[in-house]
Amino acid sequence: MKIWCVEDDESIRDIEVYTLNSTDFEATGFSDAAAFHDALATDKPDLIILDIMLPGEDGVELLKFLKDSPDTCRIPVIMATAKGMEYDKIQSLDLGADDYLVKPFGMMEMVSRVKAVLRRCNPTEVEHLLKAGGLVVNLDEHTVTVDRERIQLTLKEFELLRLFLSHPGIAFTRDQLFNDVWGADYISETRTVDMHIRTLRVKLGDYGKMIETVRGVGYRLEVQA
Amino acid sequence: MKIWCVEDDESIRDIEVYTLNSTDFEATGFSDAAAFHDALATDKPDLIILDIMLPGEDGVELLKFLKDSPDTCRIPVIMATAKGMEYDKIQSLDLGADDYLVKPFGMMEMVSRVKAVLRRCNPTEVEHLLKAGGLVVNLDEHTVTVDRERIQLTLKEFELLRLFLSHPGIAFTRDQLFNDVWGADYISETRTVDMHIRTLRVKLGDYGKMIETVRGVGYRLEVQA
DNA sequence: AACTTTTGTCAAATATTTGTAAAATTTGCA
DNA sequence: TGCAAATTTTACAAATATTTGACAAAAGTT
Repeated sequence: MKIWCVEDDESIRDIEVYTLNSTDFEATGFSDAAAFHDALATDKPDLIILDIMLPGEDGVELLKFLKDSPDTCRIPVIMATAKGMEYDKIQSLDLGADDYLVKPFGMMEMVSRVKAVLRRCNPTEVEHLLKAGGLVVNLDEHTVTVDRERIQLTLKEFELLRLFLSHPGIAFTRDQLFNDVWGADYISETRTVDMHIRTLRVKLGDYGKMIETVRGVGYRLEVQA
Repeated sequence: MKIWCVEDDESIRDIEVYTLNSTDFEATGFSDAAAFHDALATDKPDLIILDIMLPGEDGVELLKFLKDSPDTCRIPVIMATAKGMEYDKIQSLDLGADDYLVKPFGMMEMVSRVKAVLRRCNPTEVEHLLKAGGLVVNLDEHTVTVDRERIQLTLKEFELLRLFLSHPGIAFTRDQLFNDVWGADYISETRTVDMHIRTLRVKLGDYGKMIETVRGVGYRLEVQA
């Protein structure tokens, strides 16, 4: 896990990087926004610890920049602030910072928060899995297993199942299903969606029953059996 | 959004509840773990603010309890701690608390953190629920529960109930009902609407009595205080 | 009380929606 | 290009929901 620390105070920066490196992270320090921007052009970290007070470009500016770009807006950011800055603290939280540290903070606390934020923001980073009972969809491998048994799904079937599993319990209209999976407007009066639901149900065996039909509406994945 | 505050200090608890309620949340305060457990038996909040130091059962215990049960482990928890408790603070973070507040904390900060955690934990949309007593209509799931028991409604019944629940106490003429649910003018002298009202009443069991007939006009959902 | 109007109830008739199978078409790939 | 798999379409069967009209029951009127 790559962590970048943007902090102008060299001694703080060094101890942050040192601590993180000795805790199985790959930490890199940056003394100002410019150096940080340079690095960002060629690489992306998994988390950023950002001092709110920086020479040149302000930390809040930088946060805004990160959250505005679709490339970087998903990278979690922990803001480091000086004491007695409640207003700025709130401002940065509302700008999309994921947590913050009030200086002076202990290294134990920093590591805890880094871990907590990573856990929170990348719950699937470990493995991109969607589960429901004995049903497991592995998004990385693009595979599906039913009770540890690998089954073969076609693309549409896979995408349908993914959609259902990432919104368990939610009822989708055929329209929505078509929009999400096919990416087009559902106009035709054909049984296309129903057809794929059917093949999916068959391939899922007993778990096929989890896909309930909501008469007059569409389909829903019923969780909890 | 329901928020439950578990805090033994009455003045702190009151101001928390007051602030949250005046910020469009539905906050409820609990002075100890026992009262909280009682409430949890019949309802579930969307977020919990939990004091780490409680009389009787400890806040950390309570957090552990919440995170151990599949029913409650997804409810985000913000821990409130006294100053100078770094060790416990870290412990609670690692137990799965989603954030924490160090006393004394400002109400502005509390609201900011509550919002931030809710944003983080409910990235999708808020659940769209319509409620009246033990009657719950979940628009996303397209489901209806009566005293936590799922019941099966047909489309027309569902739409009728939705219409009533979103305008509690309002009397609708058959004309209006037909317009809203069927999307057409009600001309015929048939018993169509009455028929659906009947089946709905039957399926709702005791709650069926909530649908009152307004003689000469139509129907109304009577809500109890 | 007798009458009128409105609402409740029921089962049959009708209409709609979904499941299924097979055929037609498209797509990806060797 | 030609084949095989995937996808879409068509047609029909099955399941389910909705409507209807006749009549009973209840509520209001005179």
